[in-house]
Parts: sequence; structure tokens; C-alpha cells
Amino acid sequence: MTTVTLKDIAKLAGVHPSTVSKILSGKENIQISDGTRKKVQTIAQELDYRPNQLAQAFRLKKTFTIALIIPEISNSFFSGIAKSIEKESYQAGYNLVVCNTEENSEKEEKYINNFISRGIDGFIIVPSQKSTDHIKNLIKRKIPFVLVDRSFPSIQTNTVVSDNVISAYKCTKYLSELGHKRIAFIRGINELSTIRLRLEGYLKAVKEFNLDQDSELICGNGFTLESGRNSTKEVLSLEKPPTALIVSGNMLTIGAIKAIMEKKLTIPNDISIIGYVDDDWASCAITPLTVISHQLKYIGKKSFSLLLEQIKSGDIDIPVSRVEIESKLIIRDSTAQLDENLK
Amino acid sequence: MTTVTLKDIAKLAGVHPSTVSKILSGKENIQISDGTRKKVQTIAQELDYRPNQLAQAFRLKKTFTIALIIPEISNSFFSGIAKSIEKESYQAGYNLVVCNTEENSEKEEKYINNFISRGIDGFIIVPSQKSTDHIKNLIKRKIPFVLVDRSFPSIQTNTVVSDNVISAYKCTKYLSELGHKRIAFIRGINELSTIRLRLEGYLKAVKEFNLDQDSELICGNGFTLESGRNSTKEVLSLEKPPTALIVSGNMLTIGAIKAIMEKKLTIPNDISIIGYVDDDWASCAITPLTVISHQLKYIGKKSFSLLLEQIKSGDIDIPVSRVEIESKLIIRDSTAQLDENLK
DNA sequence: ATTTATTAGGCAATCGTTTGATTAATGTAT
DNA sequence: ATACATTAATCAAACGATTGCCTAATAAAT
Repeated sequence: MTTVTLKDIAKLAGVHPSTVSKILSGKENIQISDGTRKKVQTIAQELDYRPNQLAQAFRLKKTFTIALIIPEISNSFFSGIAKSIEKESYQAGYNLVVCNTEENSEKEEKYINNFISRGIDGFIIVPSQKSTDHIKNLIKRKIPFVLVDRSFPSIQTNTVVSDNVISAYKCTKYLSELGHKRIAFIRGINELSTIRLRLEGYLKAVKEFNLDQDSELICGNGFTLESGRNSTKEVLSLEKPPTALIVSGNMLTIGAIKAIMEKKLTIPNDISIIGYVDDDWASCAITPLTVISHQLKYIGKKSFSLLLEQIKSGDIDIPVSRVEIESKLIIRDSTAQLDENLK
Repeated sequence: MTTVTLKDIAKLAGVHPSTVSKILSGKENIQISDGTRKKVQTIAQELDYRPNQLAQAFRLKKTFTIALIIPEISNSFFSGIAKSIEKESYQAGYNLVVCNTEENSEKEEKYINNFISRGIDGFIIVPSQKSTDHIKNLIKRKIPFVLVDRSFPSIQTNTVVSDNVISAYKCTKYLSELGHKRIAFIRGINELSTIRLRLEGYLKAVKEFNLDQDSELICGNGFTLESGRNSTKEVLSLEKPPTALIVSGNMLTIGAIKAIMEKKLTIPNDISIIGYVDDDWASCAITPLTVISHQLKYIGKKSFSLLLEQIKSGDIDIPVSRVEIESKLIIRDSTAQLDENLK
């Protein structure tokens, strides 16, 4: 039950291992007689030869493996992207390693370093954005990588993000058109570029449509359900509570709904809500949710193709791309015209 | 910017590479003078030496990597398990490779073979159960692995499953106690051991409590949202529709709710529903859902520890374990006493 | 018949690390 | 002073695949 190597085949075929290698690697430009070629091929088949990829990778410094570094695999936003990337990479003959950082920069760095020394071919990273050192290191070492969902204004890299400014602006504008003046923004981890950009879009609309500009309406720092629940409770307890909510995350939105339920408020009568939710459950929530939904499949697809381009380019410097992908405002029942009495 | 090797350090320290290796590998039983040890260590530090794990893995036939093979990463049941396993393996110093099979047996087999030739240390597999060949192959080659959620009655392997017979029995019993006689079972992919066992539990309760035993009430073959929606529509369109529904999957449940909404029925007044749902959204569904919820964290934890035990045991044969993990019936508002009028 | 081309396949080094065997240089006991 | 241990470090092979270079051997050309 020992594994079959080139040597074994060579011995049986009465040729040199290198000959076997040349035949089996399927290159066109080698000179081998049809006889030996056939012989070697059949023996390889009979023995069910599988090249030791560990040896190959070691020799060739090429693993055909890429790493996906994400903050939270059980969050559907990331698992949706992961699914898409997995599909793409599988089709391209690459293996995918998925790592969970739990928004922990140290873990992220450890993973990246580990994978570098494992000879990974490239990275797709949703960075936790608490440090840029390891990202800069990748650039310095010319290791192909793509940043997804979050980007560093200070570093020029290949990036795939969604249209955060626009999406938040769209939400706010839509709510404003429904008559809402006090719109809270439950924000998520506020150091993230994603969140800052959404906030930018929100504020832009707030100014443009003359809505209540009140820092108390911008709340939260985290992506957990609990964080969403607490932040929502907080804004709902203000002397002048908001009449609408924009919630910037999957889990956050569940938390927000829970808080609303606990306050015995109903959606959308008492309060309107738009969530950044990518799941199918949004349509069968307590009130079917109006959401901003990302095109996860396309984000994944684009990220992978951008990475592959880099990997294939070898050492040639190719220009950096920054791709922004449109997200969609899907209107359901959780947003309603503001009742004049509530104003 | 070339990577630092043992040779580089050896040259600078004026010793042989093997000496460097022995020092840096940190074994206790080697004889090295304090002088050279210190010298080599400081040089290694200064050069920021990182062992080439590819070379190490090749030489030692040990990758410190395990593979997790799951059908669908974007399903919270699996991503929840993945999250837990990732955490465990990270703590144990192992890397985790996650593969998505999309319930495709061929893809599953390809992945497994690929990883074998990459020298993976072990597998945690949720098999698609359309074939057993590659599983048997793992046994034959003595490669450590653990089956999760699904098991083969014909093969003795290390397995971690949930208490499917019991959980389905519990659901059915509970609904029966609420007065329901006609309970539909939206089943999922019916070749899976998981599903067969749930069905067993359901049927056991149906007999025991003298409920309607009607094959039309058992419906569906798939885990998608659409499958859940269609199956639910089907059972709701029977001349004698069920008054309660047990739905055997995350996405299926969303589909079922959608179907119910489309039929303009209300939960639980017109129909009771229990879903096998592991997500937090269940509590803020259109009607907060009564669910069977798995202890994903514990399933992952147990799977990993079982695998690690095998890996560490080396060639020694250790007894096969079959672990069954309790799931919980969480009662919310989607199940109600059957209105006598509806009987 | 001699030179030149062409074809088929062998040779050997290499990737970076590990490890058992070996040697050289000390120190200790008789 | 000789034998014997002990310590410190080197040597060399090995893991399996790849690849540029080299060498026969055959064929073609002069």
C-alpha cells in the first residue's frame, strides 16, 4: 500500500525516472518514441500513479492553492463569497484554503505568514484593518493578492468592493422620500473602510435632503447580533427616537429586529428598517425586509479572476485594479411612508 | 528578497546546515554547545528565518493540515460546524482546508484524492453518500478521517452525528400533544442517513401516537429553498392538507415559509411548523419559529478531537467511535394547539 | 566513407529539510 | 600513558519530481 512513484514506473518500464516524468507531464516538445511512451503510460495507469503533489510543489514552488482569509465564515456575507470563490477556483484547478480570522489581526497575520511559508500561490483577503504590515509585506514580496470588501486608502492594491457610498445614500434617500427625517445608522465596526464609506453615503444624503443630523443617531461598533440589539435599543431610547433604521450588517439586523420586538414596536408601522442583509430569510422575517443585497457571486468571481490574472502574469507588473460592484436595494415591507402623526 | 534557508544561516554561523536544523528544531536530546546554539539562534532571528513548510512537509510526510469536506459552505448548518472546526484546528496548530462539494460525489472524490496526494494529515467529511468507494479507500490507506452528520450503516467509521431519530420523534410527539394528527414531513435528500433516521423517528411517533400515516405527507428530495417551497405547496394542496409541518433543513424551512405565505396562510393559526434551523434569524421570522437546533460548536469540537486522536495515534489501531450529539427543541410561536374546527 | 543532423533517452543536479551514522576532539578513569 | 566515554558537530543520504545538458545511436547528406 505504499504510494507509487516515478521510480517504480521507471523500474518496471526499464527506463529512467526522468523519462517517465517527461512522458507523464505531457509536454509536447519532448522526443520519446511511441513505444516507450505507450509502455510507460499503461504502467502508470495500471499502478494508478498519482504524482506526489507535495514533491511537485516543493520542486516547482507552485502549489496551485490559494488562500481565502475572511473574518467570519458563519456570516452569510462571507460564506456566500467563499462559495463563489470556491467554485471558481475549483474550475480553474486551484485548491482553496479558507481561514477564519474572527476579526483578529494577529490571527490574520499568522495565517498569512504560515501560508507564505507553505508556498501558497495567492491570497484573497478581507482584512480586519487593524494593521497594514502584513499587507505591505505581501506587496514587498510580490505575492499575488486581492483585497475584498475592505480596502486601505493608503495602499494601492487590487480590490473588489461594493458600492458602499452609493448603497447607503440610496437607502437614506429612499427613506427620506418616504418622509423620514430622523434616520438612525447602526454602523458595525467603525474602523472599517466599508463602514466609513457607508457612513459617508448616509451623511451625504442626510445633508442633501435636510434630514436630522445627530451624532446620537449613528451608533454601534461591532457586527454581532448582540451589538445590533444593544445599539438599536440605545437609539430607540433617545428622547427623540428615529423613525427609521439603516442597519449595516447581517447579524446586526437580526439583533435590531430583536430589539424592536422587545420594545413591542412593529415594523413598519412604528419604525422602518433597511438591513444590509444577503440572506434568503430576509423575505420571511417578521416583516419581510427591505434590504441592501450584495451580488456575492459576482464579488467572488471578480476577486478570483483578478487574483488569477496576477498569478498567471508571473513577474510582469500588471496595473492594479479597483473594482466596485453594485449592490441592490430590494424593497419589501419593512419600510413605509412615515405616518404624519409620528413626526 | 529571496527567502532565507538553513544553508544561509549555516554559512553565516560557520556551521553545517544540519547543525542549524538540529538547533532550530528545538529537540532536547541533541548535543550542541551553548556558544553555537546562541550564535545560530540570533542569526536565525536577525534573518527572520521561517522554515520552508513545503520542504518540511515533503521530507516529513506531515503537513499539519486537515481537510473539511462539506456539501454547502453557505448553509449555516455547515458553516457553523466549519467555524467550530476551524477554531479547534487553529488552536491545535493545524491548518484547515475547506472544500465545497455541492452534494456532488465526483467533486467530493476528486477533492479527497487531490488532498491525499497533497499529503493531508486527515479528513473531516460530510459525505454526499452517493458512493462509498473513496471512503473505503481512506480506510484501506489508513488515512485518518471522521464522518460528520451522515454515516454509512455498512461501514464502521469514526462518526459524529446528531440524534436524528430522537429529534424527529420529539417534534412529532410535541405536535401530537398539541392535537395535530396530520403532520407533514418535508424531508430533504432522501438517500441521506440523516434523513432516513429522522424519518424513522417521525414514523415511530406517528405509529405510537396514532397519527395519520400517509405517504403523501412525506415529501421532497433536496435541500434547496425551491425544493422546500415546492414540497410545501404540494402537501398544502392535498385534499386533506396537514395541520402541521416538520421541515428537515435550513433552506427548506425558508422555502416552506414562503410557500405558506404565498398560500396566504398564517403561522401558527392555519398551520404549525417546526424547522430544523440552526440560525439566529429563526427567532425573528414572520412568526418566531419553533425549531430543532443543533449544537454546531460541539459537533465541530468533537469531530476535530476524534480526528486528532487518530492522527496522533500513528499506526496504532484505536477503536472506532460513534458519537451522537443531542439537538434541542426550542419552542417559540410557530407551533400551536390545533384549533378543533380545523380537524 | 566520412561528416552532420536528428532522435531517444539517460545523467545528475536541484529544491530545503531532516536524521542516523560517523568523525574528531575533548575529558576521565585505570 | 593507554583505553574508554562523552561531547560537539559534520557527513551524506533521503524524500519525489523536474529539467537542462549530455550521449549514444540511427539516419541523412555529401
